[in-house]
Amino acid sequence: MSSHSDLLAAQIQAAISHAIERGDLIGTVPSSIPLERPKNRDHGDYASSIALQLAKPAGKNPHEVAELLKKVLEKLAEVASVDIAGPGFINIKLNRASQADLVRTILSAKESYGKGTALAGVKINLEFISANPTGPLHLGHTRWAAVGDALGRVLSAAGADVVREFYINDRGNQMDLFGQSVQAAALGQPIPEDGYQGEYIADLAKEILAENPEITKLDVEPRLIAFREAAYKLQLKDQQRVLDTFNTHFDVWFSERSLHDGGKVEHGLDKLRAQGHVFELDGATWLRTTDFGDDKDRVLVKANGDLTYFSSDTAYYINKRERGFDICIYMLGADHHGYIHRLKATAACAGDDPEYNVHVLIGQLVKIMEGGEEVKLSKRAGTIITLEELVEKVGVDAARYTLIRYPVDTPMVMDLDILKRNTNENPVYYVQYAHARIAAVLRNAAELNIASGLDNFDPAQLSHDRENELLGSLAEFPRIVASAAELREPHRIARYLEELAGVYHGFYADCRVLPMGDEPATALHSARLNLCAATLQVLKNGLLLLGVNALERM
RNA sequence: GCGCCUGUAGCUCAGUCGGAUAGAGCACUCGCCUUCUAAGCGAGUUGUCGCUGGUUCGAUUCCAGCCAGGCGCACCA
Repeated sequence: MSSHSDLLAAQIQAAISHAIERGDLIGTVPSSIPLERPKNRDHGDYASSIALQLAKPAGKNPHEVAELLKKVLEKLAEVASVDIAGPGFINIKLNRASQADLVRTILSAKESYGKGTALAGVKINLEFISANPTGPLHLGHTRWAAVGDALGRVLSAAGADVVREFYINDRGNQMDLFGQSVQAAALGQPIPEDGYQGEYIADLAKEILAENPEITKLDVEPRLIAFREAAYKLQLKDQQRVLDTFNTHFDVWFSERSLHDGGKVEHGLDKLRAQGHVFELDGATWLRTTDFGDDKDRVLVKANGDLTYFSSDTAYYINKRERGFDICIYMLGADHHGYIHRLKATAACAGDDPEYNVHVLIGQLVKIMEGGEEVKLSKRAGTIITLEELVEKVGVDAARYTLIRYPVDTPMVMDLDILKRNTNENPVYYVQYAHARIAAVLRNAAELNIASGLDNFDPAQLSHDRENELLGSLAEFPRIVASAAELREPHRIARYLEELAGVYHGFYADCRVLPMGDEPATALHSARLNLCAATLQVLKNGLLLLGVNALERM
């Protein structure tokens, strides 16, 4: 069953097309009809500004155009009334019983309500976090851990075939430095000047020594490698463990080394050469990314023969495409925004369409407030906040939800004091509370043996303004999911859930669901119970998309 | 200098194809628990949508130029 908005849009399109055929209207049929749910309830359940847009090319007064469409819309069984307001807005009120039929749709679809097919058949590689395995995940990674995971869920809901991937930067100087640092800690030597500091280095050293006491007896070179590899293994395992507790899961952990060991970098270079954008200069090998909007060309192979990090990036991109991904989404920190041009240019150099095949999301910084003051984050001062510490302070649900509810391209401030509060100030509780509240009503109804289920559902019972408003919000969910997927903006789900929770609380205050005292249960009670069950389902589906728990009790 | 992001209520922030009186939470004032979770609901107050132009029936939204803040501009990783 298609939604009312789809139905109305189709009907308006058909009406316009007829009017043009009859010569009542001049112009073309618009491909999409603007149809919105007005903020002001007096403006009906749906409103369209289509008449204003059609008026000019038709050389007509917007009111005349609106009248034309009104006549057609009024005949629909689902439509209760049509009004023309202001400069030519068409305000449509739906037949309430027909609108209430949505409850049936939701309760039949269950967890699939909200899912769509907009991205069906599209293979998406979603890469996020991709931290060095040289330390614990910190605040910056945490934003991506929450948003990236939620985006993966949202894209899947839109029908995409999503693979979440973590690129492990396990190659290069940083890894060696990491190994040296851990070794120094193990041998009781000072940590190198530009090495890794922090307690975790000492912890790693201790663990490695406990596991393999013989390690110190190795020759200098193999010993360093042994320390590096052992520390790498432990640190990676630790990152995986922490992400697991954060409810963020990856399908693929992709090692940078595997690109090199498997000859994939050379393969990528060959492919780029074949496309004709590779050149030699000053003894180095370059990719002419300036052909496609980058501000300078990039070195692939240094004059000394070493491969650059950029060469790994390009090979990795080519590898992703060869694994069959249509769209590669990169989620990067604000300090990496300079990569956008070169990533897109790389795709173009490989013969791809950078506008379609590559999508880069830039996440702005997260500031932390505690005790009314900004917490200064500094590696040197040891005041870095790790993902694990954040979760210890505020819990997984509050941390995830807060990080997700803002668009990623805006800097955000996390106030830890607010996140610890269980009040309205903390939106995650507001939404979870609505869910728990409904769960309580349903439990009580079961105890009272009130007839529920769709066999006992009469949509005509739901005629209260609050019920109507709630139905309207529930109807929006599929649209919200679709736009969140299309725009890669999971925060829209969170904002929607807050609105839905608010609408439910309003309904709850004005519409008694269960019979009072000895009052007999009526068809109205059953209908409202079903409406509650439908709301519960949508809240649950939405929270699941965010990876936040839908609590039965609070 | 070049590039990316941001500028909306006292605070933290929503507001995708341009639409009707610009929203939410907090803060402040006042009401609502003798029956479903008051972690809730309702009412009131709060704005030069950074500035200046342009596009048009109509601009917080699109375009240009400025101002302010954040972050980047390696044969580093």
